Amino acid sequence: MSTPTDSATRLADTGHRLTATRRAVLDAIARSPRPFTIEELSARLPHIGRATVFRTVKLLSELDLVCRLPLEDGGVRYQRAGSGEHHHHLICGGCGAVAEFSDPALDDAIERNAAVAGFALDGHSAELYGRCASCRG
Amino acid sequence: MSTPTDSATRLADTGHRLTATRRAVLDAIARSPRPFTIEELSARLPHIGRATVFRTVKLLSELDLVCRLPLEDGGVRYQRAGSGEHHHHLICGGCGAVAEFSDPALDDAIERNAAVAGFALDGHSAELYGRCASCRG
DNA sequence: GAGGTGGTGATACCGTGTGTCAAATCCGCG
DNA sequence: CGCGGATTTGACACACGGTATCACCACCTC
Repeated sequence: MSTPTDSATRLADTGHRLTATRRAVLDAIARSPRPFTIEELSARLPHIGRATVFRTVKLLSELDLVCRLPLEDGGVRYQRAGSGEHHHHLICGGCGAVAEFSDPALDDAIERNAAVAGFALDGHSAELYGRCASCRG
Repeated sequence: MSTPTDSATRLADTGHRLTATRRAVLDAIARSPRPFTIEELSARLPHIGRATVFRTVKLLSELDLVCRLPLEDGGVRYQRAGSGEHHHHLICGGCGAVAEFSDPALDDAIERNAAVAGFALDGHSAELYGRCASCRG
C-alpha cells in the first residue's frame, strides 16, 4: 500500500515539488478509508482550491499513486493505489468497496484481440461491477 | 448490422412508440458512418430538442441498438450496434474508428476473477485504446 | 536578492447528461 | 370519426466532473 512518504518520494523523483498543499492533499487521501470523490476531498480541505485538488489528484493518478474509478452509474471516485502494479477493479454496487486484482490471462486476452484486429494497443480500461461477498444475500 | 427497420421492430416489441421524432433520430444514426457525439447528432436534427436526442439515444442503448463508447480522453461517442451480441470495443485514437470483438476467453477471465474475489458480477466494461492498422506508421 | 520555474486560487467555462413541467402527440376504443 | 388516458416532446434550468485562464505566490538557483 502506498504511504504518504512513498508518494512524497515519487513526486520528488519525477521532478515535482512537494509543497504544503500537496502534502495536505496526500494526507487527506491517506486518511480516506473508502474511495472518495473530488468534492468530498475538497470539502475536507477548505483552504485549498477545488481546481488544485483536481490538478493534484490528476497528477497523482498519472504517477499511479491514485486510481480513478469510473462507477457503473457514471459517477467517478478515486482511491489510493494499493500497489504500483497494473491491475483492474471490482467495484461493489452495495457498499462501494473496491477490490483490486491482476490477471495475466485477462491482459493476454486483451492483447490478443488487439493484435487480431491489427491495432497497436496503447491502453485499456476494464472495470467489473457487482456485489461483494458481504453485500450479497 | 441493425437497420432502422430492425430498430423500429425492437422499439415496438418492447412497448415503446415509434414516433416521427424517433424515426428521424434512427435515420440520422443510420446515416452516421462514424461514431458520433450527441451534439453532432443534435446539430443534424435542428427541429428536435437536445433533451429528446439524449433520451432517445439512451433508450436505444438500453435496447442494445446503439453502443456507448467512452473515449480515452474522457469524451463519449455513440455508434450503431453492429450486432445484438455482447462485445467489446477497440477504439482508434487516430481516426476514431471502432472495431467490435467478442472473446469468450476474455469474458471467462472476467468471471473467474469476480468469483475468486467472492463478487456476484452484474456487469463490466472493457474498452481497448490504440491505433488501427491504417493509423500506425 | 533578482529572476525564472512551477504551483495555487478564483473564476469562468465546457461537455455530458438529468429533472421538471406544460404542451403536443399517439393509439385504442366506442 | 372523436375522446381520453398514456407517452413523448421541447424548453429550460440545473447537476456534475473537469479544464482554461490568469494574476499572484513560493521556491530554487545564481
